Amino acid sequence: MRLALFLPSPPLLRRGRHPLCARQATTASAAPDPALVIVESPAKAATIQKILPESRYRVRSCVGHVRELPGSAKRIPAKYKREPWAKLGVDVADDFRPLYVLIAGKQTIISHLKADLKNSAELILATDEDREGEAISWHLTELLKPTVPVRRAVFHEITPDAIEFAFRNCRDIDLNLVHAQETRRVLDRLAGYTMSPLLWKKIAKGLSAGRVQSVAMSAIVRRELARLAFVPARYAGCTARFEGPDRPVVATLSTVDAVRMVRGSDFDDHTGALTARATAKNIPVFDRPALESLVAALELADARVAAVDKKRTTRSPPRPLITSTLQQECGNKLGFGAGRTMRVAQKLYENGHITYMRTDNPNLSDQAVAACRTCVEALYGKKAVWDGKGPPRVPKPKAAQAAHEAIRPAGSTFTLPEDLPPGLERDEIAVYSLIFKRTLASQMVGAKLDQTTIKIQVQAKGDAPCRKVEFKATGSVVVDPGFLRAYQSEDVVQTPGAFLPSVVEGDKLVGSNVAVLEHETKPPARYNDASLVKDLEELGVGRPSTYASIIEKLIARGYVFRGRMLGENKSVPPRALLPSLTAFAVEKLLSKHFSSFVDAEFTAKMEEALDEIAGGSAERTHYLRQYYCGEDGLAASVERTEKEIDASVFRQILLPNMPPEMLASAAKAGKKVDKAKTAKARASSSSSSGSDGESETDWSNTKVLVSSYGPYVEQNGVVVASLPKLTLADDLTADRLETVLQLAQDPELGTDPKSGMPVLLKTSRYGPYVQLGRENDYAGGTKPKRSSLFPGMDVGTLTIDLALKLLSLPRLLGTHPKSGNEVRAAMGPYGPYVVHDGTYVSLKKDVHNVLEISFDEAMELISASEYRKEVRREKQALKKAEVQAKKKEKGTSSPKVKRSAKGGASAKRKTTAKQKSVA
DNA sequence: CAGTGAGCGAGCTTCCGCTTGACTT
Repeated sequence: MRLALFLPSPPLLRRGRHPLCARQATTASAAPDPALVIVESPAKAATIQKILPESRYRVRSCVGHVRELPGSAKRIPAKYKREPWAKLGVDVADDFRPLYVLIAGKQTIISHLKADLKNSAELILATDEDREGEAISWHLTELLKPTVPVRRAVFHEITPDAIEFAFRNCRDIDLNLVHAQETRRVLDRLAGYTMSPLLWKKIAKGLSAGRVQSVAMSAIVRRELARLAFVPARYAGCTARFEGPDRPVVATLSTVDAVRMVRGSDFDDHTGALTARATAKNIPVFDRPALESLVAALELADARVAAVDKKRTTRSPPRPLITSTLQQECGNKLGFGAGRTMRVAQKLYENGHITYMRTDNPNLSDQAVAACRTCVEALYGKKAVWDGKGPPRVPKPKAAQAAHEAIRPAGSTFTLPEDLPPGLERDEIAVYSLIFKRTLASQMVGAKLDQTTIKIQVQAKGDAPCRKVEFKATGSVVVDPGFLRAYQSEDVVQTPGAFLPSVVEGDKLVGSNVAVLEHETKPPARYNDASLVKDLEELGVGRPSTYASIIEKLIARGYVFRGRMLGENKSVPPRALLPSLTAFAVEKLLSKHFSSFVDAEFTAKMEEALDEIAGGSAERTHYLRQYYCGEDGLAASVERTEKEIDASVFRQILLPNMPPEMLASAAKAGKKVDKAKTAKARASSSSSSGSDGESETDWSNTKVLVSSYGPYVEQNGVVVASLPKLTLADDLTADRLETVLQLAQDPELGTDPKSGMPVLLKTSRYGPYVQLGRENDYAGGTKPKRSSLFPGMDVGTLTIDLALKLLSLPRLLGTHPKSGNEVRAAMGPYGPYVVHDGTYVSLKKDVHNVLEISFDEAMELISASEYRKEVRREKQALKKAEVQAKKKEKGTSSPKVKRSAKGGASAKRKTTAKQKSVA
């Protein structure tokens, strides 16, 4: 079996001055078995194979990890099923020995690699140079059981030189590094699989906790708590317009009698009062009328320029992108979620447009720096290139393992965004352009700006409450845009502040048009994908490959909602991340009894311990034992807590915006209730809630709790109403709860004139819905007709007319003139749609109304969609035929072996199978 | 991918990190 004999010369060999190829040329006649090189990513394998002649190096990929701890009961091998530790997948008693199983679906990959190894002269493991990569190499040797020499090679750049260097400097697998990875893996398993069952018992089934996800969940919950505790402060400010010699300027009132005006940061977030520091400085707080009377007493027509200050500032160029910053930039500039960013980047990577997109190393390779400087020079001139010594290298982040370089355009010359080959999607071009510009910017000179501040003094009239005030106007002029030319939009380069009037100290100005404005301090913003990833990265929690999936996991577990999921509710931005009530309950339990789960410090300390294990100065069993075993270990703590804590206490939701009597009675639970006080509190709350007083709820006997089936309201221990899963913290005010309770008591909206049956408004865990008639209005077995309210519809303002329209869904619009089949409009899980014969067309918000859409409009949408479908089908058929024709051509004209990993491997497998059968 | 609106109960759920796939709007 000497396949190599028939291989055509790879292009590099023909060009070949490179040593890798030279050696190949001299030994070609001997044609020894090639080496099997295994990397993690198929795309990377294909790129490397283009450099290495297949006759000497067969480059294959293992597609990530290959073995895992069994995730669920059905993944445990029968042999171990009855072991007490089988579900954990770690035998704690036997030095935390992990039970590894093949990852589901990786069987074919492994068998292909085994077949390739059979006629390979050696095995070169070239997985990433980090903990996980080292572990993958070790698992591969365990699975493949090679009998040929095994070498470990690492390269950080895919160039002939870098690969040759790596192959000349091979080493053995670093077992200490593998131990560090295994420790990380086992710890995460012990943490997650010990804590989650406690949550099932105490809060709700199916919940989860983990070293990473619980930190992320807690951050989102704590941000919401900070918002609920936030007390806004109000203060007034003012602007005036001054006529300069060449142009006017709008300036802001900055000082009153030399004391500066108050700012938002002078107020305490929790009390809304001035901070002690601001109070000490005697900073005045004006309300609107006070400030209005003050400015009325100013001699605005007689203003004077008190100072003109110019300051030169330099803005440094940004760092090249890494996974976290790419996700932030695409989030902030393009509005993408972390998942969408990564899907687009993956495509760009697979098609060879960018380097690897999962990295924590902000440094560029030498090849990249050279390419980048050439490109900057060509586009912006030599002066724009970074003028320091060498490239602006940046220290890698604390937790970084730096197996890859920064994310940048691929290759030794950068492709301009406008020179990308046709056929890329709009998202891909947008993300590529962003990466291209940011990479260029990172190698350019800083931007120089002149910031000018004009101070304008105005005297007060004799009877005024002050003597004199100062107004201030600031503007920036870009002196040298530097990197801004590559990485900022035009409007930033041309700052409007450039247009300050040309005045000097002492000039007289005439002011007018005073505007007094009211300001209100804003609570901290909710997280979105970008800001959460930013914080997680700074905390060193999670890895580039997991940032996007952490958010998805929190959503899948019901801990977090996206603002978008709430529908038309305008008060919440669509990209905001909001905690569910369950998240509040879990956060309370974890932070009270297992603070290491919500504390990012834990991961930081773990990383230190892992570094020691990797360095050989610490031992893995010892570390795991002190984490899990003993009196203070996790196992005993969880067991103890399970016995000690009362589930109903932790399932109850208590937030600062809820009725005060509810909070008070919870605080007193277990103690004697002071009846007089409770009564007083009740009286005060009903007057403050502004309700008519007829339907007073005894909040001291009312509780909001969460369960496996969603949140609900309980009174005197009896369930009186269920709340939608999408209930937010904001929904738990007295007024909102009152509406829910009233609805549960009296759900009748009106009567359906057609059937005479009552129309009921009810709530389930899926949210509010309307129902036609009661169960006993229908003959045995038939369920009442039901329809969900649309997301964001307000229960309080729902009318009988709208309810009837909702009940008309799914609505029959007519029959298709060609097929004779029905055309219907309805609301589905993904929004409103029209459908005919399995062709679904989503309706656009604000354009179509599913309750009103006509047959003609629906037909237009459906016909267009069916036409597009047809065109696509034809295109695909054409493509398929083309590919098949090419294959045929190749097969007959030359004995070329396909270079892709899949094709090569399957060809190989066939031959080995034949050999086996002969033997 | 195109609505759900409980209540038998046994068995299951769950972690983090590495990689892509096969489908569309």
